[in-house]
Amino acid sequence: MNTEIHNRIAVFRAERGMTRKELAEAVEVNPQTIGYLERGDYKPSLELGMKIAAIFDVPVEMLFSFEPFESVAAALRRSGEN
Amino acid sequence: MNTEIHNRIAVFRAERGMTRKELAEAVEVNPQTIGYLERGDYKPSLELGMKIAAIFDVPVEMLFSFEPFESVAAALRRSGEN
DNA sequence: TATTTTTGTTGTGTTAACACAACAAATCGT
DNA sequence: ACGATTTGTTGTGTTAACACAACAAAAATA
Repeated sequence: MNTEIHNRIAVFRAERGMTRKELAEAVEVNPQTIGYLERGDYKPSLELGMKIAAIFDVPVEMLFSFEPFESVAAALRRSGEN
Repeated sequence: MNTEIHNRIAVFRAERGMTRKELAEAVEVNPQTIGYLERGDYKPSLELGMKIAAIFDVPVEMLFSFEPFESVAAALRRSGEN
């Protein structure tokens, strides 16, 4: 298995004003682990992926993708917000 | 990480008339691996979970869940199909 | 500015998630 | 019934995904 997985953990975390420590506690992993995931140092288990998605109350596919996510700016532009 | 993950891989596979070998080839894993997942012998990586969901064209949450899935019979009853 | 908090880096250790193989058992097709 | 195919079980091996720790650097706060 060598497909890269892109994630928006940092974006959702920033939006909710959470530190990595808080998110780590919420999903019961080591805070370092959140850092590794955000930096793409390693890829999560399904279990962890689903837990993080549940914390943010979004579908897994909104948080993780095989394709790079478009920038938040582009998404906002497209949504008509600005 | 010790939360059980339930899956409906076998259900979706049966619905599509796929063997484990075919599904394994589609997601590029060993056929045995599909068997392990279906029997709950081990839990998939997010990468593999997402790939399988993509093959079946369903959201990850429809294929995997922390809670036991209701029986297909119950779901069909509830959907009004029978 | 000084202190506290958060994030990044490096290192060590464990083990579950995979691969592969061999064989048995169950199921399917003729 | 028999052969082919699919699934289940067992065993061995590899390594990435985690934990934890220590420390440094960066950022935030007082």
